[in-house]
Amino acid sequence: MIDVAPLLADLTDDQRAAVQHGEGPLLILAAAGSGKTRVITRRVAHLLATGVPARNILAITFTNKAAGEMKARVEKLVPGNQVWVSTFHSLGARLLRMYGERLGFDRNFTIYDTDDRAKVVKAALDATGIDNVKYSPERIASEISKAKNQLLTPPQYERTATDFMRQVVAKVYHGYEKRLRMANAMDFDDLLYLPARALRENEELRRDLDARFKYVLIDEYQDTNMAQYEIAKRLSIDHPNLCVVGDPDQSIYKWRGSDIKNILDFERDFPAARVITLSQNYRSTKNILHAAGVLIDHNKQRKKKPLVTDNEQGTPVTALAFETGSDEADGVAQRIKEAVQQGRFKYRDHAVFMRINALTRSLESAFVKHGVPFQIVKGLAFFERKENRDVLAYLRLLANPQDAISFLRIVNEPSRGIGKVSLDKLQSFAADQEIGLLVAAGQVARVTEIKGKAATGLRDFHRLMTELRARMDLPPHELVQLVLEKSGYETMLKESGDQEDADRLANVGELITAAKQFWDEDNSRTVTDFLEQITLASDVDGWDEQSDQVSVMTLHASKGLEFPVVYMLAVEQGLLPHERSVGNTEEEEEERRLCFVGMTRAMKELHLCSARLREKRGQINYTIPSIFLQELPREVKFVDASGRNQARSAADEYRAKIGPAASDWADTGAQPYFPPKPKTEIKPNIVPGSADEFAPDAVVQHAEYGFGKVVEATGFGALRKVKVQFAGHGTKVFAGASIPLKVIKRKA
DNA sequence: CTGCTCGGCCTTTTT
DNA sequence: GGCCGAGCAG
Repeated sequence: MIDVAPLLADLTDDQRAAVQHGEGPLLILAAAGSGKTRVITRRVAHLLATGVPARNILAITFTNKAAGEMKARVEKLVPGNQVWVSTFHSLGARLLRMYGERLGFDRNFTIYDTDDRAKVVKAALDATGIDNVKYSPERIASEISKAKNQLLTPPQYERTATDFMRQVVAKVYHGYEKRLRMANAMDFDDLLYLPARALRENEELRRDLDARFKYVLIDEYQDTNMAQYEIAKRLSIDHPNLCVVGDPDQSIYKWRGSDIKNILDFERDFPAARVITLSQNYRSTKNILHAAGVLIDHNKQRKKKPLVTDNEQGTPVTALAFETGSDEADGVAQRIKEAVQQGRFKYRDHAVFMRINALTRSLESAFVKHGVPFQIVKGLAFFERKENRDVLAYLRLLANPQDAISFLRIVNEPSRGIGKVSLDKLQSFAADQEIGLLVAAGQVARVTEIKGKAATGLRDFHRLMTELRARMDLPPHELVQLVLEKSGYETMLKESGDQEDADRLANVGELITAAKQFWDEDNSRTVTDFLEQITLASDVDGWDEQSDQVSVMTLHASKGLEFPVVYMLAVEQGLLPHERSVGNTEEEEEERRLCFVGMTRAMKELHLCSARLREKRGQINYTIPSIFLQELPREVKFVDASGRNQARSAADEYRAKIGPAASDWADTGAQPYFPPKPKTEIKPNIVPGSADEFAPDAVVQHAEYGFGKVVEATGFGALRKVKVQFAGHGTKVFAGASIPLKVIKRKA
């Protein structure tokens, strides 16, 4: 028996209570930085120590990286155990591979990513014959995704389809599912949806798994969706030892189907639940925690709760206002370099967060310029390169010959003289015969319309794949090498003489290295395992926290991490909060939580950056400081970092670029920073429907045109007219009592 | 069938 | 500013 004392020694009373809690549901409301990961890890170890068999414990984390870390920590505390620790998606994949055949699926299924999914949707959409479709495949795909997250089958969804769009989606959803099953493929949602439905409909399976996983622990519970909730619940009926950990203030994935109600209603769903609150923060300085606390307090739909820490006061949080986006990048790079040179921090102590990925570009060049080592934390980027996707498609088709998307991707890569026309014919032949495309390619002689080069090419391709399939016993990296040689892909890249192709060849070489590493870690791993790991990898999974580099990532990716020094970029209206959320209270509150998550990652220093001019889609616009900056407490230090003297030239360059093309656009007059206003601000007495609502010079926002400045406002009610100058959209006139404009800033 | 150019589109966040 | 798809020439 293992000694439990060391598992409890350095915990607070609340933490210890959570670790020691025995049977029955448990809700741990853990504030940011309250040591929840530690609590879950210890709890798993404690369960093992008190005699619970490892196979009866299931721990769910939000990323594979977190799963790996937890596994390692538990292993250290209780060596030699075999606890399942994984993400919901990996769990789903694992269950489907184990029980798939029992449920009517082939265990060698391919997991389709968002890109593949859009292609399948497009094919299904085209097949419906609905022309002049006004919905993009992506839009329909996300609607289907929502349906699956709500565990709706195509017929069930169809019954809810009252409006036109839903009717279109319902038709596509049918065909989409058919295509996925034909291709023996799963999309991300299937990995939750199918197990959830199986647990709901197959009582025998449900009972087996409930008994297998007597203790279920779920981290980041505030970001679970309905399918995940269903899985958790169905695994906790006979053995209701469900322990969930989360923080409603850190729910940031509503757009992906997460339902904050899962955590808010936990006590209703499990009336016997014990609730433990961890409110003490051990991560941040008082200044940082207070600023974050004051910000999140602006959310109306929120249970007030204290954020307390015994940590030092620390340096004030700063709001750094730069002149342009590139000044901002430069300034951040410089400041980080300085801190390292002065010996205050290491590079790896720094993180830079941003709302959207596109903002990494200017930062990248600034870091290169200043010689600051950095890594952009975006796990999949490498595997998303065309050449790597191609090679992986070969592997996917080998592992699953039914995979239509992979077939279409590589059948003519390198060129085998097979064009679109021939492929269309092959596809209709395959559909008629109800066979996969690869099998159809082997029977190309039966398709009389395909002849000449195309027919030979298809036959050769089929022969190639048959030959390669016989070598599936090879370790993944050797199989990749063989694919490259036999397919002609390597020759194609080698002989082109193009520098770009030489780079591609090098990337493919790195892919082989990655495959070898994967296999070296565990020789029993297969090609399918390799593919699955790549597809289910999250952005932080590729993060190297050992090397001394600045970490650059999105706010979403930063969840669960911590850094001594944090810079947040572009804290501006339209970016944070993002413009797509403006006007929707729920989404605005999620943006505020996102900002809160970013802020609470910081341990010692927090800097919120903004620029007065920001380039977006090749256009330069004046920005408006984020509403979140105004909501911060007074002790936040507003710093004008525009460095007039040196930044002048960059700003002037920007202005020169704005040029006559945008001369109709005037400075909004918004200041890059300002001291917070006193709460007792006198609201002007405005009659709704009157012209005063949009007084000239007010800064307003429109859902489509973005920010603008009111030029003229006259009339009342239905006769009201408001003329607005928009950045990049010229002047527009709005009329009537109800005008789709949001006032961002009234005339000073 | 291939490869090129042009134009329209987009762009939140991710498993 | 970048990507994808359509359209056209070879």
